[in-house]
Amino acid sequence: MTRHFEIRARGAKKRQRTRGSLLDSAVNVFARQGISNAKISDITEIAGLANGTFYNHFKDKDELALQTALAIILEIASGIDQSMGNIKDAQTRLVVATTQFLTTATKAKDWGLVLVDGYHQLPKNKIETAVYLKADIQLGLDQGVFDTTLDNVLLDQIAALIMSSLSLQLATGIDKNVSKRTCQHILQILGMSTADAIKSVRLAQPKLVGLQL
Amino acid sequence: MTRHFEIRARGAKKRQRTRGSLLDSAVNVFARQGISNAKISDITEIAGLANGTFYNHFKDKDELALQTALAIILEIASGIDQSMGNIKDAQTRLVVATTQFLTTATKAKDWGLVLVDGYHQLPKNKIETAVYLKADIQLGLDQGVFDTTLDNVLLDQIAALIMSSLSLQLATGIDKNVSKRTCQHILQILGMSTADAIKSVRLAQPKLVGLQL
Amino acid sequence: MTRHFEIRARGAKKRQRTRGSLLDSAVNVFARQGISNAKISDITEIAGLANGTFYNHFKDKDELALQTALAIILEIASGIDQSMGNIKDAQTRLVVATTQFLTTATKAKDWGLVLVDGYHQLPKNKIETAVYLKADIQLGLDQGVFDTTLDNVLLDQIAALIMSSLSLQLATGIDKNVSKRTCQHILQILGMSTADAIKSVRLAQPKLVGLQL
Amino acid sequence: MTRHFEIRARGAKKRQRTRGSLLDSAVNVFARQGISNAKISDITEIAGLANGTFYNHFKDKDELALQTALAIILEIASGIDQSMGNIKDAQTRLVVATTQFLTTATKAKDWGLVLVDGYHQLPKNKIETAVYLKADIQLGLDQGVFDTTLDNVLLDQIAALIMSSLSLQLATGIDKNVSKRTCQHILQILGMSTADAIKSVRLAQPKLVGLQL
DNA sequence: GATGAATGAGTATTCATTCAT
DNA sequence: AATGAATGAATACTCATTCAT
Repeated sequence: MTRHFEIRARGAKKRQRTRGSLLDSAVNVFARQGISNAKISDITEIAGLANGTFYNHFKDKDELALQTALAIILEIASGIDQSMGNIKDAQTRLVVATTQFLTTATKAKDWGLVLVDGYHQLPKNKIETAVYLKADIQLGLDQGVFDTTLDNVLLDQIAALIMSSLSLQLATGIDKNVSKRTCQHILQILGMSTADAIKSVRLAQPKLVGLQL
Repeated sequence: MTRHFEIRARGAKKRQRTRGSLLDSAVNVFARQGISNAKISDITEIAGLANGTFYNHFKDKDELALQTALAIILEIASGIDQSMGNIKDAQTRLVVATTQFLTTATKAKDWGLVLVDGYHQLPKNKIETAVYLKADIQLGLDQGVFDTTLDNVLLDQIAALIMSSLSLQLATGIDKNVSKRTCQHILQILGMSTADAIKSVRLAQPKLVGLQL
Repeated sequence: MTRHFEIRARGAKKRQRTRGSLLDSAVNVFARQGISNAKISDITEIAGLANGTFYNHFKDKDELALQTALAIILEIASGIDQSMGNIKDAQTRLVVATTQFLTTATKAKDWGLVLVDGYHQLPKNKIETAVYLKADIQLGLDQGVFDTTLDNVLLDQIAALIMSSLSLQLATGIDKNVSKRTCQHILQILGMSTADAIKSVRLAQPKLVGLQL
Repeated sequence: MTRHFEIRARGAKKRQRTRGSLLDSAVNVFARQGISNAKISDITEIAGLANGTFYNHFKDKDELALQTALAIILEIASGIDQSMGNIKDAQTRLVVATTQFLTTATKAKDWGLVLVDGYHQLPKNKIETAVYLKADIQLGLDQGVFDTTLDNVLLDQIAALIMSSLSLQLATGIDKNVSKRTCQHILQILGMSTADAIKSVRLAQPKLVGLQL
């Protein structure tokens, strides 16, 4: 089991370390059994904690699921941020961000499974992923490479494409071409021609070399 | 409460009528409480049947949810079939079918809610909706209006757009423009330019007049 | 599955044949699942009859269990009767009867399992097996070969030895020596010396040749 | 209701005390209603505990029945052990042990009822009663007072005699003569003559004075 | 007599949550 | 803060039994 969040809390107070331990266990159990089938006692047992300890940190399973998903998204988003510091054109930013999101969430399979499972229960406005999406789409509109209306309909549709791609790759295994197709579709929805979308995806690949972990 | 499936079974044997009655109740309860919160006893009570009768017809709630979703899809698909008898060009067929699906599933709100809720548990190959999708996309490729690769990735992505649109409209109310945007996005993913996609959506509207129920 | 009781009823009225069929199914199901785990529907299903048909013949499962055990005992007892027509000395009669009971109930394994399972619920006085026991013990007392008090304590103890032997052989397989030991113990309890008991068991063997089915 | 096992756990941790309380309740309910008719909720109610508490201690009713029977046997066996410290000859040991078993299990009527009811489900090798049986029979063989083969057949047959006697006395009331007959039968099966068996039983009576509780 | 759909009382079992230690 | 025994509401599911056909 990955001890990601527990390790993150090394050096912090005990409360934070216990919390991190619960998050790690939650990721593990949610991924294996699904959020709705997960029992609090499964999670505390794997965390090596007593049953009641859970309630010192979370109100109930719903809050835990939310916090878990947010913690995962935060981690992935911070990775994306680092990759994009110097990328200027919107289409490349979108391809890089989307690819990195899909790659990370597929490789850290448990994270991906939790995200897919929790997606529909997550408050839409909390999906931090959308933050970069929205900004970069606006950037593309400003740069004149996109041709669309930036609203919730659009953001929803793009999110649906990404989550569908993630779900597929979690089921059938990582497939770089699936990620490329997904990026291409997003660019097409944003108004780029098929040829331009394909070209943009291809040109962005060198920026992703570092991902080939 | 709509007695759709019970009425369908008029004239059939008692067993079929009872089954129809359970499906109608299930739609109603699933839509109001969500599939996972629905209790068997709620469903039988609304159906005016004894608790145990449920188990003469379905193994458990999962099987009921599956059968309910399939029954809904079958109904919607048969309606779509009828609308498209004489439409020849692929892009129009896609727009009409998608619009009709969205319109029906949004107007019969309970049906839509059940589909959105149950979508992820449905065996993908059983999604009859995909049947017309696949055939019509191939038609468009043959007619030279689409430019893409017809595979599961593509079908998944289109289905994701449709379900996302349905989900949004169920939450915020029917919105003809949302449906139009959805159709446009599908055509764009299939390789049409933004301009052509918009034009195709506009040209297909007259075929949908009958839907304005 | 053995169709013993159904075949017995060949030529009789339909009611009797259906009843026989239910008895055969009951033997089969009781033997496999135990009486307390057997469901009425299991029995009717195996009999090829509808659920409700059961209640045209038996009040409930208890009555069925009783009737099934009695039918088995009747069959076995009638076989024993035939074997003993011309045997005069009490100790030989007891050995022959006991051996034949054990052999038949072990070979017809389902019968044995039902008897062992139902033994404790059976009304003691209905155990027809005891009929020959009692008479033959009295005979032995009259002949001066037994030395005991003929009462319910004695009959119970002998029945316990027989059922224990049956239970053991059903679990570990038929074992002629186990049956011989059982007969020997019965004769010892009845007051015979070890040597006489062993000799009596040995001398009775020729009478049992016909059993070596 | 006897609080035997709860009292035994005085001073132990709460978990053990609760467990003892459940065992006491189980004895009470099993004795009154029979194991198969006993409801978990009856047992917890009498124990003054919540329904769910049962499942913190036992997997299901079967496990409870087993543990209850084993606990009873352990108690009785420890009483027998104490009575026999200084008895040397095998036949007396057997008579004392058997009599004490029957007396205790008949006087503590609930214990006897549970043993008779649960006897057939008990794992044979766990029947601690057999431990003293086996050792003492071997002792008698060494002392030259018994004449038999010491194997599972023999142990089963003796156990059957004892349980049959217990069952009878539970139904008709304690009867010292029934216990004596039982002991006599056991000694006869072990190869003693009727006269010697009767004498051994008589001679052992003074050792049992302490039992007249 | 046989059928088999419907009934509904009866219970086991789960598991989130509390709280005394 | 952590513990873990106790709680008890919530419900799924079984299956003997009835009865209209």
